[in-house]
Amino acid sequence: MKYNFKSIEKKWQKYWTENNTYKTKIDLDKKKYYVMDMFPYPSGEGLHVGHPLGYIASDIYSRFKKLKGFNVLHPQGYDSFGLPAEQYAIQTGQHPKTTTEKNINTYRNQLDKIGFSFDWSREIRTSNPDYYKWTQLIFIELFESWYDKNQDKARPIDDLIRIFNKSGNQQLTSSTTKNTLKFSSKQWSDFSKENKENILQDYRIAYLAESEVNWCPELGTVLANDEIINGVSERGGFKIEKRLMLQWNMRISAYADRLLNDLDKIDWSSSIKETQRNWIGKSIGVSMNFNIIGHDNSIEVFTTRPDTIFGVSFMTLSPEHELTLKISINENRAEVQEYIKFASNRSEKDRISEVKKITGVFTGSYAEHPLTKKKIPIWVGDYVLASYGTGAVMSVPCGDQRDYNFAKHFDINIPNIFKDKDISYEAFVDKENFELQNSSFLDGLSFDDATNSIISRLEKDGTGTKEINYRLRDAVFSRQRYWGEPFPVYYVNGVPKIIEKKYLPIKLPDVEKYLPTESGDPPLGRAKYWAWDEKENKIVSKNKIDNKIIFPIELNTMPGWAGSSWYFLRYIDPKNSSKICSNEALDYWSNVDLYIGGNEHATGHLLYSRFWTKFLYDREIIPFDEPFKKLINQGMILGSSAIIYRLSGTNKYISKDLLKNEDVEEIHVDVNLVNFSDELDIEGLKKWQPIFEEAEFVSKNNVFMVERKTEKMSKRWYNVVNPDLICEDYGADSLRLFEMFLGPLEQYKPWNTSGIVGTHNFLKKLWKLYVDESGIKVKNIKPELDNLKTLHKTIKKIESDIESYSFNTAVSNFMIAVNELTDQNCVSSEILSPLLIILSPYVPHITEELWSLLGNQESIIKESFPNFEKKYLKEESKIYPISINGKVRLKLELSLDLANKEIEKIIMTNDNVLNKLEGVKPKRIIIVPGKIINLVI
RNA sequence: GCUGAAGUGGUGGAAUUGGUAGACACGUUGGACUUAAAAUCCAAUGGAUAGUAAUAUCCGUGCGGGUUCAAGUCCCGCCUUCAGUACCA
Repeated sequence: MKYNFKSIEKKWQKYWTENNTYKTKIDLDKKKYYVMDMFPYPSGEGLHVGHPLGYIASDIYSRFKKLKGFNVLHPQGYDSFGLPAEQYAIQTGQHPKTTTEKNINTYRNQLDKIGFSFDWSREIRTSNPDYYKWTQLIFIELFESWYDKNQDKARPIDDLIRIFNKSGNQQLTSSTTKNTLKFSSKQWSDFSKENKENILQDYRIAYLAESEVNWCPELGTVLANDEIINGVSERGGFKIEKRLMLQWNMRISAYADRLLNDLDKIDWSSSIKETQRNWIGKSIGVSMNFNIIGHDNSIEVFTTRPDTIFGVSFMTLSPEHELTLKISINENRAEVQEYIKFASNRSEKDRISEVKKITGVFTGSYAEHPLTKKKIPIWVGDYVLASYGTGAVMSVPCGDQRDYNFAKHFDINIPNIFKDKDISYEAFVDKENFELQNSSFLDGLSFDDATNSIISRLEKDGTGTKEINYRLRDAVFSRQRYWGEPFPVYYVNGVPKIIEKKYLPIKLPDVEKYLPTESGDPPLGRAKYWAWDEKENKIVSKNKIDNKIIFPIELNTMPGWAGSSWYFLRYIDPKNSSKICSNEALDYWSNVDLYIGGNEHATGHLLYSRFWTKFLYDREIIPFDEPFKKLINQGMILGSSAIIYRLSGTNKYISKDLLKNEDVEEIHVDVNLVNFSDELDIEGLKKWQPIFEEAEFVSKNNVFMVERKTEKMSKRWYNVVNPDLICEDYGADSLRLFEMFLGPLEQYKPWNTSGIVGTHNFLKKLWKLYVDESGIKVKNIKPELDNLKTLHKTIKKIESDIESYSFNTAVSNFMIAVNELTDQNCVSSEILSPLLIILSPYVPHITEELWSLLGNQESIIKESFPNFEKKYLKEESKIYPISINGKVRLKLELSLDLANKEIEKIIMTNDNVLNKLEGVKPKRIIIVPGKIINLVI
């Protein structure tokens, strides 16, 4: 019997589906284990071999945990709202729902071929109304909450209104939008309804605010900070402008400290924790006021270097600062105005690419130094950001490089407050190894001493307070798009009102075209039925809007991260129609034990879902405050592009091995036209693209060699490898093994199909270990000692490999085991049936088939991962001579059974040692802690 | 610039955490089987020197130092690559 992977895999995949093998239920007798993958966005291009990498690892891990006796939840779904489907809809007029569904089917077909143990009965899709109903509900909860800094948690907005009624907001500490109006309970009760709502917006966690946003004209929408890379949009690489718009926002800044501190509670890679720490960007410093000479206003600045206060020689305001124009003197005002305009027209990209270009203008006004009372000129410069700190800085040119450059450029005085430090070329920016000078009572002090001293002085004078600043901004939550969750919000006289929870979901309306409207409204502006009837509580035609009973509904939709921020909660109880998930399910399944996915979501999805989880915890909807206990970031699989050389300006191509110093261009060709030895199929190439039909190929013996280059797998480079073809040629088990064998899960690694014959050969060898021409050859006989050794060594290794997520070394250990057992001619079922069990997480199809062929021969229980026995693990002591400084020594490595015995005894009892010593008695025995003993002869 | 990760044969990568570096696999070379090819099986495969040979010796984990009986692994100083971030006061 031959190993026929095609029929075997088909057979078992069918069997698993028909028997609902992977359906999971709550089982209180078993411990739970929750393994989750980052769910895919179903793009039109389908899967390439890089996509399933993480899924294979999580599948192996969850199958392994099942064998260890856990009740494992291993679900899968689709992140099916998003921009590409919408852009495709704009081009073709097809409803995104249709194309999304089509893409999902393609994905599902591809995934099914790989033999995953997903519980598909729990599948979710974020674009499904049954799902986004709950996304909308969470939005409502966020809208109806505020962040109480005293209790350090989110609370219902009704509590806040009660506080306002009782005592106004003067005593309140809460996370709010900047510069919230202060009022008493009396004033509160006198406010109009609209006014009250406007004030509440400053407190709500989901709030509407006119804020400066990243506008992308090409995409016609705003983007969050994490959707922008190097000043251009992540998707498409388009230009970004700053614009003031009325937008929904998420007050994630309220959670900054908890998001930072709780990183210590979770088992994530240090790099991703560090990325989140940087993104949150906590800095501790001092906020202080500088009075403006001849004005009532003062300028508030934030600094992390209060110790350098005596080095201040000017101040700088951001162009957007509210005082910039106000304090400019008449002679300078026109110039300042022009500068503000210039700065606002500079796009994000320009600002980043021209970092070194120094621009600024003098306001003509002066501030008073709070300690020396000296006059300090106030400048405007766009190196100061409006969005960080207070939008104004005290400039210390001797201690900050940007201040230094600015001062040099505009010829401003640079006083030196660092003793014996040369500042004639650059600022001295270190926080250590200095002593202050020219700093009055701080003279002679170090950074720490000076900082403490100045802070207590400023706090005593009332001119400054200790403050913490975060880089983390509130997240913009509106998108001017069609294919996303609609907001359950309508507008009464411009004031947002929530549609009650019981009328959810608010379904996405149909539109004729998916473009923004002519007047610039988002695509939902085209929906005919998009008005809310407050009396009937239903959606009605827009024509009926009277602003008395029938009102317009929000036209924006939610961003992509809305649906993905909480999806792990839905898997545990996906069909629940009355709640996000039942308490029973929450108590049993709890949060995710192992989460596997790419690291590109470090500052997006992974931060937002932590934020929402903490919020839901605060509001007592869920009993835990972190979503993912353990996170593994799988590295990308890179493509191995094939490149041929064309003589510049001709249609003549030279084989790689014949290339000398000719002037050539590199042309990417389809990797499927190249065999394992890097030889190009020229006939295939001619058929592939018409340009090659008439081309001339220079090669030796008709063997045309290509160059290989490792780069991201992409259609553009023709280096995409489809897993379907691999399954077709070698089978899913070979693919699963090979993807793991490529290298450590977290590492970036190139794909090279030629290597797959290795894992495929291994499976053939495995097959031959059990089956020969006449059928199954496993016998119910006692195993040899060698067989037992191999088996138990392997069990131990595999277990520790999988537990430590070293999926690649486990594959090697399987290969070693099968090679050894083949050499030993092992046929004992006592060895070969446990071997199948430990292999089954990796290669479920072939092991299932062999199990069924073994019939009743198995001598152990099928369902559990076998325990290894220590007695078979003993290895012989090793001894080897070495030479150190001319002296000969013997190195002795102790075996397990000898480790705790007397030295003399070892030499006496161990044949191996005696043979090596050949009768020579050691002069001295040196015992070094550890396993090695040095014998000096 | 800052932060994080990493540099090992022709290639992907192992190395029980300080103990015979290169496991396992690909590729390459040679051999067997075959009319031939494919498939399969066997052997060799880091480099250098010596030897007909078994073998022996030396050099080898990015570079330069150090600790240690012993360093791919620990310490100090560099170089390079990848990733994240970027006027954050």
